[in-house]
Amino acid sequence: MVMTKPKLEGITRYADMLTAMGTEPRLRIMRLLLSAHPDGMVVGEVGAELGISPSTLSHHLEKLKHEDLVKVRRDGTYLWYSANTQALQDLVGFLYAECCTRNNAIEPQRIVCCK
Amino acid sequence: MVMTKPKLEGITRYADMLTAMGTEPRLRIMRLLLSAHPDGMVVGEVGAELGISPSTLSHHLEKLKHEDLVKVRRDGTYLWYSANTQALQDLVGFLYAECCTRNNAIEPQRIVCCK
DNA sequence: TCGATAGTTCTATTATTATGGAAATACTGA
DNA sequence: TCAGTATTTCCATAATAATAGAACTATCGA
Repeated sequence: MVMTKPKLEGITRYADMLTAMGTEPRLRIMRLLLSAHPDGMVVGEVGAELGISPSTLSHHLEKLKHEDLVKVRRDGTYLWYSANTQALQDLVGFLYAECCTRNNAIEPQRIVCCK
Repeated sequence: MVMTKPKLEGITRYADMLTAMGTEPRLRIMRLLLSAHPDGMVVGEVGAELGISPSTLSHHLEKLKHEDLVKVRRDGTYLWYSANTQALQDLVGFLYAECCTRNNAIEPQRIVCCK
């Protein structure tokens, strides 16, 4: 019997995702990975671009991976990290729903179009 | 000369907003306030609803207020807290832009409609 | 097999955060 | 002015997170 990943459901999961992105280095990492989507980027390049030490960067990536916000694949000695768009979609969708759909606190078009 | 609030700009501000909401109690608080929007709720009612002690709740509200995610108004001995939709709009708009507009990593309609 | 490069994990330190009891403050109504 | 209710602030403690040097692991090419 295959044990499925005990993916936390509901509000706790979203809270964890928010914290994972709620740090300047990690938010920058996500932005960078999104800008390189869908290929993603090699760890060293991320570190060079953002000026983060290898060890620290690895911890940040680990945290993002733990919340399923990024995916990794290996290519030789390189690890390519990329944004997990499904998770981001869940998160943004959750926030959108809370603000716009469930409670009508914000009008959709204030987010979607006309910057 | 009036000193305007030194509102942090750019990515740091969004990172701070994300952390502010990135805790289960605070995310619940925001949800509750959104569900009571635009009136908001009195502190005691929030605490009763979520089972948070007055002191702890006050700290959480302070943090949300510090990131401008909530507004307060006094009515007699009561303080009414409400969601600051402008700030939420900024935040969700930022995420939406990063994911959907700037990088086309997610298709808008996956967030906006057809759940 | 060895050496080089990429990245992680180990270990430690420092800083930040969450929590809540107790004391203080704010306001109202008598 | 006082008593009572609402909420915050003070204070302390425990828990978690960020950072990074050094040691380790993984992979490749010679």
